Amino acid sequence: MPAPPWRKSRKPAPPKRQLSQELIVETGLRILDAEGLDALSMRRVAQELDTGPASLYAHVANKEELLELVYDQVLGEIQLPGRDPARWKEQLRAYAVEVHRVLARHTDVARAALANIPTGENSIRIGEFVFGLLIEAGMAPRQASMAMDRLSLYVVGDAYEGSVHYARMRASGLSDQGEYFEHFAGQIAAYYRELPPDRFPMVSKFIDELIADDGEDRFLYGLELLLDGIEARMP
Amino acid sequence: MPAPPWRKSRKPAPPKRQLSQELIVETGLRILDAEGLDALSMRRVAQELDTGPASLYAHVANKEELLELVYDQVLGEIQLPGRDPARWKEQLRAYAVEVHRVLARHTDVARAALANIPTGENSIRIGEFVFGLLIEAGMAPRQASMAMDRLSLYVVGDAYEGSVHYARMRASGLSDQGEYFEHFAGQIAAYYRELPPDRFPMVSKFIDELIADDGEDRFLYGLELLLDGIEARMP
DNA sequence: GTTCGTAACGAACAGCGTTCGTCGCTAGAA
DNA sequence: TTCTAGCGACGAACGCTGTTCGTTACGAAC
Repeated sequence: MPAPPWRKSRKPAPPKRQLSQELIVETGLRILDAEGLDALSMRRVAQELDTGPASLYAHVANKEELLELVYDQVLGEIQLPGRDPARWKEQLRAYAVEVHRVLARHTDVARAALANIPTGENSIRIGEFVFGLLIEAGMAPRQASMAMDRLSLYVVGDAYEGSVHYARMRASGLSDQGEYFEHFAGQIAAYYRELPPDRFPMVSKFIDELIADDGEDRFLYGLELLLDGIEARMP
Repeated sequence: MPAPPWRKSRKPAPPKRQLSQELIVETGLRILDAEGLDALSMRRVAQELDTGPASLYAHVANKEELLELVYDQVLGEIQLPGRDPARWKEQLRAYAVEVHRVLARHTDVARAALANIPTGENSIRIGEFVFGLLIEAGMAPRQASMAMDRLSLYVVGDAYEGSVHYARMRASGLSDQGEYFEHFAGQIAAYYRELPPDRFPMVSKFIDELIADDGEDRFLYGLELLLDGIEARMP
């Protein structure tokens, strides 16, 4: 039975939590995790909260700010040990792996991360750790600043690449990571095999080696390159 | 004066070139250069070509493919010398700087690049150069593959970051790079100065050093880290 | 009991990528 | 020369997007 239109329908005790920035960020992160960045729209968040998109703008300036907040929320999961400058290399490696792992766990938050200049609370907390560690290990401030910056660019960049692959996997209908890798590597290999060997002898010759590695090995290899480079600059 | 509607307006010698993939890619790149990635839409390209958006889809599968093509077009500008394995480090450095320069010149093509798995002709050409150089310098194929991959991730990642800043500069109305840097660095510095020094002593203490460097120095510093790391792995 | 500030929100705007169905031209067959 | 098949071009539309405007409804303060 429809209510008579002249009778204002009194709301039937809305059980929804009151809107707040925290709730919005929480919801955004949940959507990101479950369906990826492409599914994270203002309308989608609003819908999840049983309201219209306009309501969000009282708590969040725009989508960009929402993404920053979601990103900082994720960074909050990163656990940092006490600094031990004597073991700076170990600690930096463990830190990078931890960040990489946290970013990978949250589908493609990295895609939102690389576009932001981090100013959230957790960014600073992490910066203090890495920068402090390098300083205490004896590095000059400007070098420490650059080393930190390069390291984080590398970690986030690699995670970004990973999330692009993840999005493709999603789009191609597959849901298993190994299956996707096989499918993808197979396509690339087939493409490489079609190349004229006289123009591209090296690529043609080492197809298997060019395809071989999965993401984790590559990430660790590059990380070691950077850490060794930093070590060479330590006093 | 509007023409009478019953009189079919014969087209007044349309001076437009016939549609083709090449023309579309060309136009896309022009828009990208002039107004950035955000302005590069299918509709915008079509408009530039005096047609509707649907017409493009006969020559280009979708926007993603268009971006790949535009990216490969840009890579075509990269000049590569003959390989000289004895000078691999020099050549790799020069190569990285060249790629960085070309990407930077085309506003924010890097933003489109990092999202793509490169399979265009020019990608392969460049891959053959870098990979071949490392092999000929004595590296094992799998290591060479990873080193190449990490190097290109770094270069593109840094260019990506740069283009994000460029987009912000654009959005903030400024048009001079130095002016933007000053404005931006000032804001960050002010924000850092507000931080509680007891929680973030290192960041608070070295604000100037954390802000100081512009993009080019940082890029070269990280590049040298990677190259040194690679050198340490050369036989 | 009235007023006021403000969170909430419905509706709309301008733009997006993409698809469908149709139109008009051209090249080959009859 | 006429007919037809194929195909590039494209107008219109669909279902999205982020964001803004103007109004509503409600709780607190006076």
